[in-house]
Amino acid sequence: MSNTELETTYNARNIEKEIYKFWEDNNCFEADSNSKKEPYSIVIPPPNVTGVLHMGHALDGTLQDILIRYNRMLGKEVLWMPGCDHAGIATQNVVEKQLAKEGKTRHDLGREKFLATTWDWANEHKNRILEQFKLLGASFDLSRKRFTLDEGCSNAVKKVFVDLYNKGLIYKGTYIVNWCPRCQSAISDIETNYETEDGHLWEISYPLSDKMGAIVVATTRPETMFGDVAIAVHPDDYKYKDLIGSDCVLPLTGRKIPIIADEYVDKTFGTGAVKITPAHDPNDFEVGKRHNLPQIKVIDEKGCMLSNEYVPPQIQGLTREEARKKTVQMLEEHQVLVRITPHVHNVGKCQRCNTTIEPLLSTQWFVKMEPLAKPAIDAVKSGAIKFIPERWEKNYLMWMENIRDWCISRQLWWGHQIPAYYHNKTGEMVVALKNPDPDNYTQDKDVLDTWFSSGLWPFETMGWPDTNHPDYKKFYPTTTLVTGFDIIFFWVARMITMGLEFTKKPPFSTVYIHGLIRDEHGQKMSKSKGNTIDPVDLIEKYGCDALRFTLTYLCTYGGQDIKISDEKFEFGRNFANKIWNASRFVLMNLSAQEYDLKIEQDKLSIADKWILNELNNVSKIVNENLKTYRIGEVANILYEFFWNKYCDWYIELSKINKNEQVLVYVLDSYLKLLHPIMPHITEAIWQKMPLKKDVIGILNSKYPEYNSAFEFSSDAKKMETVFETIKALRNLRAEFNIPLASKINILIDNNEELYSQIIPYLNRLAKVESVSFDKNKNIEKSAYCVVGDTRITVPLADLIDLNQEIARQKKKIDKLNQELNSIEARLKNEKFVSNAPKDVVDKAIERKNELNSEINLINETIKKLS
RNA sequence: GGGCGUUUAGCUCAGUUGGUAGAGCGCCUCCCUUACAAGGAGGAUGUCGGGAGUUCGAGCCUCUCAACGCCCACCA
Repeated sequence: MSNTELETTYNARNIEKEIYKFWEDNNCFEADSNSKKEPYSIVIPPPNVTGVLHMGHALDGTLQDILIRYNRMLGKEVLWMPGCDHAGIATQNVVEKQLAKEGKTRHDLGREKFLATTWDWANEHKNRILEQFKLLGASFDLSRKRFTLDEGCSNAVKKVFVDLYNKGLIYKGTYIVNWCPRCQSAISDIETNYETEDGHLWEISYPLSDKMGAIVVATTRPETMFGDVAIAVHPDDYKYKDLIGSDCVLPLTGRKIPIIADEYVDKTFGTGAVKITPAHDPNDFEVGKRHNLPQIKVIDEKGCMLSNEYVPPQIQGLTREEARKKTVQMLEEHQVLVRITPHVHNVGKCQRCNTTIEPLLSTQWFVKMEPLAKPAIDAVKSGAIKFIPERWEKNYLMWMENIRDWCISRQLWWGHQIPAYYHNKTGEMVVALKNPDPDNYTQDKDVLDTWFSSGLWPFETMGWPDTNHPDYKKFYPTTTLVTGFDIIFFWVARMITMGLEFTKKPPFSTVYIHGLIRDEHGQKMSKSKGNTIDPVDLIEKYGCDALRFTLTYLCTYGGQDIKISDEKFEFGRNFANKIWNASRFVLMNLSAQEYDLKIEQDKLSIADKWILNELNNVSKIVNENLKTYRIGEVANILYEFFWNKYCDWYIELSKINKNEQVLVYVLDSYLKLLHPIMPHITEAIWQKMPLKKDVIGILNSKYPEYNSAFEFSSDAKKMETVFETIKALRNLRAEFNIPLASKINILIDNNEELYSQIIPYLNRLAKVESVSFDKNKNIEKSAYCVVGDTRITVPLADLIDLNQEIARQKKKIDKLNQELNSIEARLKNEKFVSNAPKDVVDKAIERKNELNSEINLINETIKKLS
């Protein structure tokens, strides 16, 4: 096989593996921070170190790679920074599950040994997911690969923590936090998902201590009553006005608590009286602070009832669920349970393990968000950072403007240990980069929220805090951030706040938000539902380029979620196959050893001009759309051009009359245009093309742009007429069941200059035997094609049923008349003529004239037939 | 409670400043024409969710209603 020949069958996987290796072997993805070229950089949303590639990565990775490859071809110095996230809770959960299989917990191993085990696990897996990204054709710079827990990131994290602490933006305090009893850790507000659950509203009667009677409170969590420190009513609630200031008695334990007034209470809900449990409810915590009430803990970190003086002995040690049952039972026995009504309410769940969250009074570390949020709000409002699509800005701003402090400490082992040190004897706390005195100070046991380190990702990966680092200087701030809307708050918002605070620059200028991948029914894909599609399987089955193309094609500008099923990828596979075969044909039909991609204008036929004109338009629109992130549109346009223009027409025409220069030129340009989306197949074919090449791969070639020398719109329009004619003749054959084997002779009554040029095309593509331009020739028993101002007579002798032909022509006239009527109505409307833009009116007049002459021509034709 | 999205051909979805609707799949007819049957030629299919308004003109803009979905907040 010669070096310009393509294999007969397109074997995607073999080619893709070979091509990716070619790029890797030639270090094609390595960024040069000393380059003089304009920089373009993207940091990957770091996948979970223990994760495996899923469809979300496939989409996200494909889009990033498209932008990277496009900008590389625009001549920029590009860096796509790869790396993984240590994913605190998720990773620790995985390792703990492994241990559980051996009947062990992390406590059996101890912190040091557990961390060693987890590191082993992480090291073993951290290459896996990035290796899988390679299957996507990712052109990231693996020589710069980072990990959120590596030394550089750890130093960045420490510095950020210490600085924020010194600025008073990180503080330690005791507040109600979302506590996951399974993870045994605090989690942040956004890691808490709310699910509606059918519960009950229990109304409990609390006897007054000084007077007769009782006050009835409504609660969804009776088991927390042992931590009650007051009953609150609304100050204006006439029902309870007299009771404010007096005391009542907690049933079952007999503890005396006050009745207080607070605006927080909703008079219309429940009984209008609320039990206040500051240690186990965020709202009650606030009420408690306002009224200087004590905080009584009755539930522990495992979600079990404490054994203390406040909890009745029968309830001590029970789980939350058991305690609720038992409490209700005891209340019933004491006849203080007034009423039980079904009640639907929202229950907080841990994002990681779906365990019901326990709001718990706990000492944790927090980031004071408001001062940090302000510049982050301004950056988006001022346009320094733009979201695409724009609507996400509103979403982002709404969240930022109502931001609450961020609980960053986690009671885990896997992660960045908080750089706070406590004196072993005095308990004095020092927050510093290093332990001031390891003999006498012990480091805080807690680690930081995973998102704390990923929030620094755009600059911690660029050498920060060394602001003289070449990468930092060349590639920070990054250009575009590509991600799904589900992590705007978790990640994007944090990167913006941290980036602005520590580098004084927005970490990126554009945030491109795409939709989420869903299954064919629109359901989120998840392992537990069993509806996942593995991109690795798809790649094996259809090829990486097919996967990329299909995903891109389905990815709309509005960022709609993308519903997929296995079969949908046949679309991309078929397209890849088409590209392969068409290219194979072109390469087979080239005679020269080498082409220099110069076009000799005087040798161009109208067909050549037409395809160059089309290519030119496509180049223009594709560039525009790539620059404005209309990436799905790019896939649409490129598909349409190649299949419906280049293959269906130009290649067919070239079988009759070929211009090798143009054939090669268009294929070369097209492969370049498509390369960012389908990198392997375009590279593979391009490597086989006999071209004078000044770069080693298509990935380094120059992206095609609009070229005014190829503006041939009037010739292109003539060519469209030719296509119309061929289609009309084919249609006629189909309607009269004339087999291709029987040749037809035709008579053309107009536009001799144009049609005489294209007789060979009519010959081959419409199986026309001969063409005559003799207007006087009159032939009986003919069918007719009217194309614009030209009538084509097709003598059919006995093959034709005249009535059928009349009906056929009438049908056409009806259609044209319909359009004509609507245009005439418009033109008769004075308001249209005076108000509509001139070009719209002119276009309508032009179209009216066209329609009139075509209709006249058909009418004449019908007369001939009758 | 607040915000956002979706509703277009049987199915999945495009439709970029308002000018009179498209693709893929599926369906029907014909064709193994030597790049491709993962293909080629031809064909059928839509009061663009309902209603109202703005406009000469609305799938697109405004209002309203309905259904479905998502996000945020959360009343014990």
